[in-house]
Amino acid sequence: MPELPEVETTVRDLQKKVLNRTFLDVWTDFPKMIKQPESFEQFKKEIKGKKIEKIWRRGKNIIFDLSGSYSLLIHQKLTGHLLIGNWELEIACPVGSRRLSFGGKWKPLKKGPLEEPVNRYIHLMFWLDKGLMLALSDLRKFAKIELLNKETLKKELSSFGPEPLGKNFTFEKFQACFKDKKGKIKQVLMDQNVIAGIGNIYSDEALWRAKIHPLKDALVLKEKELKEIYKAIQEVLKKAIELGGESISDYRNPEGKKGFFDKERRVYQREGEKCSRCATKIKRLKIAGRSAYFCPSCQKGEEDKFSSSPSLP
DNA sequence: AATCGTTCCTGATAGC
DNA sequence: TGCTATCAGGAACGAT
Repeated sequence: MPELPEVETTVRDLQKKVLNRTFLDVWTDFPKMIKQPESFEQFKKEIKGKKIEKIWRRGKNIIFDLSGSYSLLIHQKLTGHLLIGNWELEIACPVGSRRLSFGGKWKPLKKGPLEEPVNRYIHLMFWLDKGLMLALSDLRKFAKIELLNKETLKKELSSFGPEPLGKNFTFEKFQACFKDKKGKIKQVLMDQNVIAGIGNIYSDEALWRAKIHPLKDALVLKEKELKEIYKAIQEVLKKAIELGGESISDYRNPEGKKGFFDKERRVYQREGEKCSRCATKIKRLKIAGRSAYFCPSCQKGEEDKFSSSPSLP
């Protein structure tokens, strides 16, 4: 699942490899992923000949500013990957085929993890100049692409909360994010309009680091607790970027390589394992339809209210 | 106006 | 063995 650190890793890689490249052509077998403009033909017409002038990130969104008045907005959602290849692949990816070899070899279509050279999940392919290709693979087909003029883009991004690693993102600004924000802290942290870029993994990891129970009401958090969360978010996101993101699920960078955040992952998808701080078994619960992993001992909180026996007179 | 449930999609896994 | 049912997951959208 790409969240801020994975998207950042992807963006940095893209900046190195496809900045200043020009789109020559595009292919898809799933036009539905392109939300704007409405027809793929229109999309193709607009993007052909446009140069990638800037590559940046806002929350979990990747943005290519193009020559002319458009920007390309890409959201990878759960299983999207932007992958870079080269023109050898043009032969390997004839229009209409679901097969593509990133190792330069043909293989029959079959099931398999992403490490295999065959990636049958590529649903969008760009041909760039200088012999490069940029593919979007997406197992779940939830990824979203939009070609927007700069003003519409600005509007779309305007509701997002601040960047947690932004230069002037002070504690006071963080604190302000929570003003009048009802709901459990876990939910609030994942709300892109409160703070941008945090999803299921890093909300769990940050709350574990801050020793805050995910079910705790955001409104009742004391300044001291908020400070802990603020610190934890920045630390865990920075660490994850340093390590190239997490790959517990299927995230890969544009070269198809895994990230190494796994060695820092303390609670997410570790139900039943021992907490690395106190050896208590990690628990999982559902919050607003999402899994939340936490240590019931380190992260004391709401459920104690209900589980403790009432005191007798 | 906020908040809840549903939807998109497919692979993995559980249950029979 | 092979089938079907259930679930995960971000965010847009519809419903209340």
